[in-house]
Amino acid sequence: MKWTQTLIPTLRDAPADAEIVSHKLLLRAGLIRKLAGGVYTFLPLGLRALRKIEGIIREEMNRAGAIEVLMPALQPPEIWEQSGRAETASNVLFKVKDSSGRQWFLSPTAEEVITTLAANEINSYRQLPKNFYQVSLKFRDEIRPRFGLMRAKEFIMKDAYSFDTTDELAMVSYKKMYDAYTRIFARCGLQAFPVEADTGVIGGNHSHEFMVPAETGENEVAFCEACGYAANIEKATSGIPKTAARDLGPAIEQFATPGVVTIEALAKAPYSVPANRQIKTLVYVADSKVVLIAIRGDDQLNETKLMARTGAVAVRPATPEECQATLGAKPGSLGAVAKVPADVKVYSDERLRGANDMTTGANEDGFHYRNVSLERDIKVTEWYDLRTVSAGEPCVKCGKSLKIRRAIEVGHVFKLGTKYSEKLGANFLDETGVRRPAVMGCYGIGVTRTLQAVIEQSNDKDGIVWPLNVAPYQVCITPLSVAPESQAMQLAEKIYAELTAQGVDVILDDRDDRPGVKFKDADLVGFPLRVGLGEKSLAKGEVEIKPRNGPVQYVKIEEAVALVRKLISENPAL
RNA sequence: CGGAGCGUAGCUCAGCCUGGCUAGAGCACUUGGUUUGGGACCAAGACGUCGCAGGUUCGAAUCCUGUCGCUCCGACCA
Repeated sequence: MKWTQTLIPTLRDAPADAEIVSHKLLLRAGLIRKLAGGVYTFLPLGLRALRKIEGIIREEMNRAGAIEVLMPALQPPEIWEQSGRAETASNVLFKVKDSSGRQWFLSPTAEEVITTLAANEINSYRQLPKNFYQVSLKFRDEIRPRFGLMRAKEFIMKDAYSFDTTDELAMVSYKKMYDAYTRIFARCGLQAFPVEADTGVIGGNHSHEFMVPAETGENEVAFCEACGYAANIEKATSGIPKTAARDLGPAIEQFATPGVVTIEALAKAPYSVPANRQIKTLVYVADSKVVLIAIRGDDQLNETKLMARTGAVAVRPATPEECQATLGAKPGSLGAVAKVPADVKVYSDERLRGANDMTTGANEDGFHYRNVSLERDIKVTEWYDLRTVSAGEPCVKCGKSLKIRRAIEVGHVFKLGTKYSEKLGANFLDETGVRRPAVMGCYGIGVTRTLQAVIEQSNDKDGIVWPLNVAPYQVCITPLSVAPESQAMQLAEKIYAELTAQGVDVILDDRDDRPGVKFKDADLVGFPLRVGLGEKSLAKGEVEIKPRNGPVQYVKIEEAVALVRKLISENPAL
């Protein structure tokens, strides 16, 4: 490709609405343009990089035995009603109506469609296993799109769905995808690592997310460098000890705490009850039922765990009015000891199991109880792990100190079980003639997000530093004179033709611009190799070859093409 | 949806508080010339319904009201 024939609108300044470095570089390097919030056009360069990533994904999915299909973006609500997700995924579903008033959903994912397909087309164990995948535009009614392609209203996703006859075989399919993902991200030049994950609205019981470490990521990951344990903070547990039990003291005692409504205030004189001897009582509304949550005063509730443990689809803190109505007191004086209505469940964090000599609210404004024993004084409905882990806590597996860092989620693998196959009738007859639901798994990669994650992870002060495998062009040839009769241009054309003929992705910067402009743009766009052709080196019979992230090498003119090919082949591509 | 901020040339922004003459700068763009190894220089030029609508006023980019859009924080997140 000749630079002047395509469109690479580089910008000296980043548009003011770009916040993080990858978003700025996407815009500055001329890869994308915004049409509306969370809606972008891919320009030629951005599309080429995107196609490279898609190509790697297709190769690895095919290698893993998956088969490609293409499912509709426009989906009828009925199948979502059938799966039950019309309700549970309602807040992310993009809903549209056609001119006859019929409602449609724009696909955020395709479990319903593929399971419907499987229900119709797969009848026998002889047809299994199957793993269908597609690469397609997905839609989400994002409340707040942000960071360019990271969180957009429409985006490209690779989604795959496996069908197996048994749980064990479903785990084999899962492992294949897990391994494929590891290869895909490695080939994209990404430092992505798998972490244990919550399954969320999609359901299922076994799940990993593939995370790219980045300060700008929207996820937090707890991990142990010693043993390799890693989990999304929504799922992570630690080996932190339970609250120390003391000699069972006297009966509970109410005492006045006028104006004290925070853990911190109660920890100060004259009360001086340390946070770790307090019970924090939270009132939540889980699927429109009020529940109480007891966790230690120095812990934080993990709402994802609350949903996962209780099976609730939506949870929110109760309003002060709801607290008053349920317990007769306002937040700050709440507790689970007394005056708890019989139909209100009390979930207590495991860390409090066996604790006594605790202090908690008395459900009477301005009063607390002391000498509280969880076992003796609180009617706990269920004990769950509900707290959020913090950095420095002992690893649940090896006891070493956990660390926490932010990360971008680029992929997610789930074992789904039979949730969808049962609801949508994806059954098959097994060897013995018994009708059984297929055991499913689903596997997503945010393709456009992956593209941005590559840039977020691979850049410097001058611009993008593309990994060779996903660069829009592998090589940029930069003649410093573009006059047709000049040696630089003639040689540039020759090298360009030879590399192109040998299947190298190459762009020739034939713009009649000053060298500085061309160098700056080449660095900004981030081509892995730049071949420089200028008078100085040509006079010595040399051309210069400059890796984006390394020092210039000078090479004899006739050896230039060979060196470029050698540098490209040395890339550890799989 | 709650909180905050911003909408002036393709991009970055000034002007607004304290209303006034023809609405500005840098970059980018066009033409000519000089340049030519890391975002050149000189000259000339083109580019604006000052987000939109209403109001106040002799007069509105500037003040008021409404509205739309965008960004950030929060809530939310297959």
